Amino acid sequence: MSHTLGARQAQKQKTRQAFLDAALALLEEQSLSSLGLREVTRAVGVAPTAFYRHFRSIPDLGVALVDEALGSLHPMVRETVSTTGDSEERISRAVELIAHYVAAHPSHIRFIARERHGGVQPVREAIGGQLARFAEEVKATLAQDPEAAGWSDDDVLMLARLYVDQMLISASLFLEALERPADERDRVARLATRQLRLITIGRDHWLD
Amino acid sequence: MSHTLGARQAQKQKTRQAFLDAALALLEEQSLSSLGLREVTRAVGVAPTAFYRHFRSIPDLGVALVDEALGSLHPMVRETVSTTGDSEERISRAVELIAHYVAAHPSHIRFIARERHGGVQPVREAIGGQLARFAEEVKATLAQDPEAAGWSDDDVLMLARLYVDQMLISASLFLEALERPADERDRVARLATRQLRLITIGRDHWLD
DNA sequence: TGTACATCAGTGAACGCGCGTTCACTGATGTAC
DNA sequence: TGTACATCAGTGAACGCGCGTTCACTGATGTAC
Repeated sequence: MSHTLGARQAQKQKTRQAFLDAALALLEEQSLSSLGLREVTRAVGVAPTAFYRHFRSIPDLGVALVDEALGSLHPMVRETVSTTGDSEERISRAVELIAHYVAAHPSHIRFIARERHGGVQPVREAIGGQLARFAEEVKATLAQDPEAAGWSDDDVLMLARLYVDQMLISASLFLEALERPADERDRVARLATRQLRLITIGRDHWLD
Repeated sequence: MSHTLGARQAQKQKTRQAFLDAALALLEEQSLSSLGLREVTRAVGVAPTAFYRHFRSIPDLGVALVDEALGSLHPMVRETVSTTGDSEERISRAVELIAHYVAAHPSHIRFIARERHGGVQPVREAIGGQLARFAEEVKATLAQDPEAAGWSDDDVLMLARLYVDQMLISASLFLEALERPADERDRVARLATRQLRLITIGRDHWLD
């Protein structure tokens, strides 16, 4: 009656995770569309045919990576955006969230940035779907703010997309800054903060 | 003494262009890092070895494509941004420029969006360099506006980057809209216009 | 204008190599009784 | 608890194929005199 998996299931999950980890590492320096099945199995240390016990194809593995990279981010984003406090405080929390997430999971973010417009359709679509979810979540939160009184639904979504796109651009800049002196990260943080601030000022005067 | 090329040079340039065209077509459905040398020569209709008469490698060809895709855009952007007229007019001209350029050169834009964060370093760097140039050009124009009086240099560049990034995001949305009913393009244009408008409102109240 | 030689874009054969996928298999784990 | 059978994650050999790169070549174009 317990929820612990049998030894067989546990081992299978472990191998599956090893595939995801190995693929992510290999994708630091190439795109998914050039990632080889044998390349991945070699990195994991199993026979090429073992791949098919876990994934139908490389694109299929890519879609699993999208879920791993962005799935756990939804609650964090919701929490950050809905923080009570003035705009300035929300902005600095959002920038900190991005900086920390990028530092903690650089290869996941690199993968998302790379494959968002990449050459593998199902993966592009999976990322697009996740980003649309983020936009909807941000929209739902923004709609509850007093500042959004009198706004059309469409305009709130427009603003939410602006924020989400801007977050992703900043994430990508943090990523580049990771391999540079630490003060580069501060500069990125300052840039991201001022850009979010400018957008927020635009929001405050949208209905003027 | 004339500037016309000899028959040999002319033929060489023609073949080189055929390589660029064929590669761009193949890159509609894959990333540069998976594009094969033989794949390209097959599409052009020459022997595989002919490739080396024009490019050192596939990344080298990719860098040439970056120049082709973005080189001719600099004068157009400069002209559009420096148009006299009120902000609203400049915004609609900018959105029109993007819509037309994407419609006229869809595969160039797709290539840039795909490889901006792609798996081929020299190409990423070439694109990054071009985008930095766009940001500098926009910055130079913005700095001359009366609205920029009292702004720090750094803040003007911050705003310029916001505009450039936003243009690229809109270009990518126009691209997706190309394969859909025509009213989808109008929706993208309306979204892009409102986002640029909101940013511009933010600019107008930045020093409040 | 004509001739002799140089250049060089494109050829075609050859190479060794890693690829994705198939198949029948093995042996540890799971299950029914 | 013990036994007999089922499941299935991972194996290893084999396949046909396209890859990038090398090399010596051909023949049209260019140049010097």
